[in-house]
Amino acid sequence: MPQKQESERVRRSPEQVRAAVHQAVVDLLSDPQGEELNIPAIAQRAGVNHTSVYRRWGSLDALLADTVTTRLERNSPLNDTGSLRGDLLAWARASVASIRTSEGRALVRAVVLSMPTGAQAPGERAQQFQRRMHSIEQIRQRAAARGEDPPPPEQILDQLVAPFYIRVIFGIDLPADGYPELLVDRLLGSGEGSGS
Amino acid sequence: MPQKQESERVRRSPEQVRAAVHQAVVDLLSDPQGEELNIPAIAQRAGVNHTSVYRRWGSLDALLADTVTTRLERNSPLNDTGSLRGDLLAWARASVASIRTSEGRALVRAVVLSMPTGAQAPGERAQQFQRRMHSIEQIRQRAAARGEDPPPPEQILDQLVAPFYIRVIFGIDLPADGYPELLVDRLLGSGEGSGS
DNA sequence: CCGCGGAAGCAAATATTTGTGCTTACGATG
DNA sequence: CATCGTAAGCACAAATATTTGCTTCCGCGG
Repeated sequence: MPQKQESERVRRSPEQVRAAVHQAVVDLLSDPQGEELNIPAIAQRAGVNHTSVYRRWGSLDALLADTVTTRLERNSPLNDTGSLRGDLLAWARASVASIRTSEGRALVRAVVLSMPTGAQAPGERAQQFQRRMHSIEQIRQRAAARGEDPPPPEQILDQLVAPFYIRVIFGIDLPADGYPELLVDRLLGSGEGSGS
Repeated sequence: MPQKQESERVRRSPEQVRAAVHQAVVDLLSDPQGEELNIPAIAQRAGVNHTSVYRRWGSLDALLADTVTTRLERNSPLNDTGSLRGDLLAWARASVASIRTSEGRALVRAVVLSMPTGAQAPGERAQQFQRRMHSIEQIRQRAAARGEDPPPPEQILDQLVAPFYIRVIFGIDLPADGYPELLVDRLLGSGEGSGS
């Protein structure tokens, strides 16, 4: 029998591979090195064979999208605070906390990066986007169920979501304290009575 | 001696090459094909040898940054309308008009794409960003000179600039009419008296 | 217990991108 | 008009990324 002494070739299960690769993506993206993000690098970092990555995901975009979706859907406890304002504040605070970590910033950048290339499918982009806005939509629906009158999604996008994204994209530091409160106040204060 | 009969090798001047390559970048970026954006593709599209591109720009990031800077600085007439609100409205309207064209969207995406990779240089990012915000800064200064009290740059970023960027990134259509007015109204209406 | 399908690993082939040496054209300058 | 510096083009080489064929292992149903 062939001595497998140094052939420590432990084959990991699909689940382990998936997790390891996802983690590698986030790691590489958070790393401040100017290293490029490509499949061989990811595979190496994850300790899996690059062919496995190619076969499973096919393209970097698909991998990014999958990573983002998986990670983001894992971190949305999204507890009900009892009021629209409370829920929005909780969301904004969680977002701030998230993008203060380099991993959080990496995820946001991954969202952005995974968007443009899949340009040939506008429907796909929309779908991706819907997923990102899902928590917001939930908050709106709960508010509506309570009889509150939540601002339209577009307004929440403009006044609450967009500021976070643009700061991550351009690498701008968040204002010190009270930023979530500031944004939510603006959002709820300005368009209060203005319906459609 | 090699016969150069059909060697219709017209060598274009540096300026022509520059322009052709810039145009190719924008074209490829606007094209709805899922084609990847890389230097060989750009060079081919521009009809120049790819080595010229490599030698002149060195990297895709540098090329993107150069393209963006050149194009954006060309399209900023930015005339003085006589009031802060007027200037902001003009800026917002121009932005809307710009990102209604696929070329305009391409430019914005190029801005975003050219950002992340230069991650090792936070100062470089900041500088890039400053350039993007230059017109806004001008508007603020003119307003200040008039005795008006313009909102701080951060607020303009959050309420005016960010919404445009996020819509381009996620490929969301702009609201029908009155969007510039809506954003500017929110901006000037909400934070009017609120100082720091 | 035995075979089967799925997926990971390995290795090698292929394709693509990036970089280099050299030649040649253009324009500026004397 | 001669010369020189710059930058484009070509051919080819090196480096990287992507794909493919095959083997091996794992879990599952017969």
